[in-house]
Amino acid sequence: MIRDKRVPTHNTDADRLESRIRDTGMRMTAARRIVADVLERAEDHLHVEEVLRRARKIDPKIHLATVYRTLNALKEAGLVDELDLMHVGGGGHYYEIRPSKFHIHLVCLTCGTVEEPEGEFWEQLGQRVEKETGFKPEALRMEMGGTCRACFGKRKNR
Amino acid sequence: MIRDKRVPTHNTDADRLESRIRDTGMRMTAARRIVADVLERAEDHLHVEEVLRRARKIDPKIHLATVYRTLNALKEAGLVDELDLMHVGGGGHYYEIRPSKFHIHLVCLTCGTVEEPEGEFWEQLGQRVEKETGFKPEALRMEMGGTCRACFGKRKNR
DNA sequence: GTCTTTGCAAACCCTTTGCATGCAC
DNA sequence: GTGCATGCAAAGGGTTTGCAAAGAC
Repeated sequence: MIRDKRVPTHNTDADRLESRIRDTGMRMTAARRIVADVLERAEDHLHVEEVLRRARKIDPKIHLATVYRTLNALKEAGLVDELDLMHVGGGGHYYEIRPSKFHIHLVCLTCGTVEEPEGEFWEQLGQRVEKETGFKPEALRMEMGGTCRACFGKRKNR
Repeated sequence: MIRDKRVPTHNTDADRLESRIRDTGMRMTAARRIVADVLERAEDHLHVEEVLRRARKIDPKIHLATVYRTLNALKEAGLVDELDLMHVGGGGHYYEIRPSKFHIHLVCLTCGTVEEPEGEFWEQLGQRVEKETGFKPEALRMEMGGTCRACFGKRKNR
């Protein structure tokens, strides 16, 4: 598992994943509601097995293949992002609700904590890229591996 | 395959991957020399099968497992980067010599072209992150999916 | 000579797929 | 009722591993 500093998103009802799924024309099934619920409640980045584990707490007969299919559908609809977080913890992927077009993760290679910075600088990145290169970004994924403030502090004190 | 705009790196002898491998204490074997050579000559991002194909042109008995082991060793030594390029073209990974600490790819989701921007703005990114968040970046990987200038032009003309 | 690396094949893990059944619309 | 979604099991693709032989230092 990956420890995480992500703040749970306080969505308005209109924003809730379930209605956004309906908006795309996808059928709303029990399984999808459960997976959406798991993602929505998650305060961390989940790999597929973890999504399954949490989904099964609600409905034990949910199948791994369904989780994959749902996650892929949501990914294609642009509602969820698939990350690999600098391959911390193996080859699998991690999933989270896409908070915006841009997706920035600072992964501490020492303790595994994942931080998601916010602010003007980050929000301007897309526009800057477009201005400088002519490339029109639709999705940005930035993963930075390094040392978080806490681990860097500890290292200095040794 | 992924089309690519990357300019081949003109390394000085001291920079050559082979000597950098030696510097890490790894044994220099025929297989590693060949893989290093392939990576060094590459003007594009290579997936494992492509590294193998090119390596076998030089020595046909090189084995896929050796390529994986070599690539992983180089990755751990920090000499090579593993990318997934927004999962264009499937689940596999792509490899390239790490040109610097920071690694930025603009992947066109329409035509698959990969562009690597350069310039002051990008080089400052790491310092900015450190200043704003206290996180000390060691490796940055940014992958941006979107539409390249050429495809955007074509789209408008439809 | 010692310890690492290779080739080979088999195992492994993550993910996808085919099919009959079940369910949303 | 029609067509998409699910559970299940089996296959698929990418990657890793155990072992004996070969090679680097």
